[in-house]
Amino acid sequence: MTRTTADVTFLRGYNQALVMAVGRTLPTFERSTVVTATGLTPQAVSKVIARLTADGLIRSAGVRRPGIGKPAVIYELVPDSRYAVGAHVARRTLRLVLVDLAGAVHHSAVSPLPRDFTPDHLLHALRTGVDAITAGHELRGRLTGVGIGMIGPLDHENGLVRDAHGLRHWHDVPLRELAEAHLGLPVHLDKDVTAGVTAEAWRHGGTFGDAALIMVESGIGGGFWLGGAAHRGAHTNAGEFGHTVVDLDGPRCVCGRNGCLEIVHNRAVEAGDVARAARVLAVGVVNLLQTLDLAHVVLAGADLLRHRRAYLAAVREAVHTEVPRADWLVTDVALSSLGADVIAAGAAMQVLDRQYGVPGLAPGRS
Amino acid sequence: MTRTTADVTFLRGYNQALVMAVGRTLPTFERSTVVTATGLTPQAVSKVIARLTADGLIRSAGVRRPGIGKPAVIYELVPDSRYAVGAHVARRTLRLVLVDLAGAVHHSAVSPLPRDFTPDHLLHALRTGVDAITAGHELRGRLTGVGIGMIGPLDHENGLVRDAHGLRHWHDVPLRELAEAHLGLPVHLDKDVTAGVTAEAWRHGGTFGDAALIMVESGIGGGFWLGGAAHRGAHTNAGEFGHTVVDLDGPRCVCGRNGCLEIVHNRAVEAGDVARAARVLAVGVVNLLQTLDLAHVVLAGADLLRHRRAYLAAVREAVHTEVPRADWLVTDVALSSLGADVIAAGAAMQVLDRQYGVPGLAPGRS
DNA sequence: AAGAATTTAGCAACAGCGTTGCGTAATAGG
DNA sequence: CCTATTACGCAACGCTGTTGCTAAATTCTT
Repeated sequence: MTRTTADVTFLRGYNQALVMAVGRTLPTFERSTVVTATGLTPQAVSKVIARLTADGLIRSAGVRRPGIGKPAVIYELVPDSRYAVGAHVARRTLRLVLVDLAGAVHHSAVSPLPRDFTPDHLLHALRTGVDAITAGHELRGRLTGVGIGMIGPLDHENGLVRDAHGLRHWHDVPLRELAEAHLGLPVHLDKDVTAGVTAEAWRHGGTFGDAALIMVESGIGGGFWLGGAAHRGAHTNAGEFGHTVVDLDGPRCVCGRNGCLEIVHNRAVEAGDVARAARVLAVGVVNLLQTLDLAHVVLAGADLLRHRRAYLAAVREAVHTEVPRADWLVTDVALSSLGADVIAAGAAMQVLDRQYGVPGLAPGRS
Repeated sequence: MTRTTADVTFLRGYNQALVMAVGRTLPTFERSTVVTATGLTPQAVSKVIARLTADGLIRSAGVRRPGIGKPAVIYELVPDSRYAVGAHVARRTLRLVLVDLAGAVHHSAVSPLPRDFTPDHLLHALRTGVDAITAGHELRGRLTGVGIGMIGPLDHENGLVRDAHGLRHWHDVPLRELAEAHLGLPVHLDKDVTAGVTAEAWRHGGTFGDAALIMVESGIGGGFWLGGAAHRGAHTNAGEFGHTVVDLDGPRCVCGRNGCLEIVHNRAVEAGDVARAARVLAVGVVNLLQTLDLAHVVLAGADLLRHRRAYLAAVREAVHTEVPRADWLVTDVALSSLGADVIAAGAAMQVLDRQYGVPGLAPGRS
């Protein structure tokens, strides 16, 4: 029982976040838009808008001219009122991006990491990278924090890297604490794929339904956005989608099982058969749809983007033909709108989401 | 943007539900228990307890004797203060149960349904069944409503049966409205497997983590409890877990794909090889764990319970050996505590959950 | 051109939530 | 019998969104 308790300050933050979500969803909005979208009374919306304006998060952008009656004031989000830095820590590279409140990427930089880098290596690279990426901008007080998206397994709740795959020196490293001390900023640690799906959700605002981000990049993973929040599972280990068996008699995978999606897919890639690789991935995606009934599937990852057309076509084809046809059962399949930056950008947006997103009432774990 | 708006009445209901969750989790509790469990102040807990006592939902059960200082009052849930009826609509049978606020099943009855029964058939059977099951008890005002767990596809939000598998006469039937009019009680409609997993969650109280209920009964389905709520997906179609491919070159399934978990499993059953059937199911379960990282797996369904020992052993074995071993990565595997009543009982508990459970702030669908 | 109708928007009073401060009741130990 | 300790609620408070109402700005009608 570690449910978040709800008091009036939660109320305020929640309703405020609802209005922010509208601002993120629509390029511009007026008071009545928010009223119908949220169900709040006009008076409540006025109060919220006043607070948000005072904080500089939104601003008025003229009035609506046509129509009878007193013209409505039009508002818009102020994208550059807040920023966050996102980091994508891969096996050999560190990618850093600067993201604004609207989810736009302002700056992107990749730097190499030494083979088998240590926590100290990473902390140093983070420090210099963050300094460099924020140098051009005058961000005094507008930098919300730093998000880190990383390969697992890790413990999101405690900010702990348990045992990053393929990296020695990374057993039970309290990376969040270390980075917070080293950078002097709030830090958010999560699995790469979970960060990635948060990017898509944040940029789509409050109307984003259940979704998965499928990432093919030296392995296959999946990040999930379910019920309006990232799904991490009981031990921050959700998303090992590449290690689901799709071929009972298939080749042995590094994980010890036979016929994992990842090994079957990779064999096809190694054989130069991209079309088959894409079809195999598509089978896995349809498996996900059957299990979770998703509204959105987003494709990402360097190895996938290299053959984006083939993958997109294969997945769309499978989603349309292998799931029972029905006009009410539609799933949107798309490539990530952020390309190679998804993970890093998503990590940044997790920081923004924690501060300005619609808060959940976190249930207890057991 | 159809997010639930949060006002002070939401606050009250939410915190009240938190206390109820404690009462459901523990056989008995005192004020300090609730304080530490919820994070509310002692004064707030006093107020909530006063309200709940006034409503008859909890009652004091003596005082704690030993210890220095004024003895603490001990409270307990009043199980028979509220009831709900649950219905499990299968292809040939209707199962009805009476469930109390604590999630205990008081009465269970199965009646046959005519082949290819119509909505009218079902409504009639529901009416007589509900009358019969509530006859013995004096439930004046304590009957919260009726929950219906049914095969899909259906539309939970609008209470619509879209196209129940294998049943003619069931295209776009507004069953919830019809049943509410016919029974004069609030009705809750959901997929059978989702109802089933709600049963497990409700009976475990607030401490129940991410879970799946695996049901093998003329088909294989999965119900999911994620992040403190039932996961239904974008179109109430989550849980078609039996139609995930586990054998790319496997036999053709009724759904049109090759090597679905269901067809591979059923072939093994038809061949009399229960051990293999169980192992196949176990592969599917481990796939789920890899994808969703669940804390609990609950096994249910008539066809599974017939060989419960074999299935339980196979799934436990696979969960312990096929998922990378780690002391922090533990998943509890168990048989449903309610046997053949899970679905019906879960449907009833969904009604209780809607009224007395911890409310979520439903995100919009798109 | 002037009044009516319509729409927007905020001030003021209000009910209800959890919180804080403090007094009171009930027990065990010295 | 007094003191320390623990349990617990009354009263006042700050804050939330809501309700009732008034003022402002525009178009439509006459």
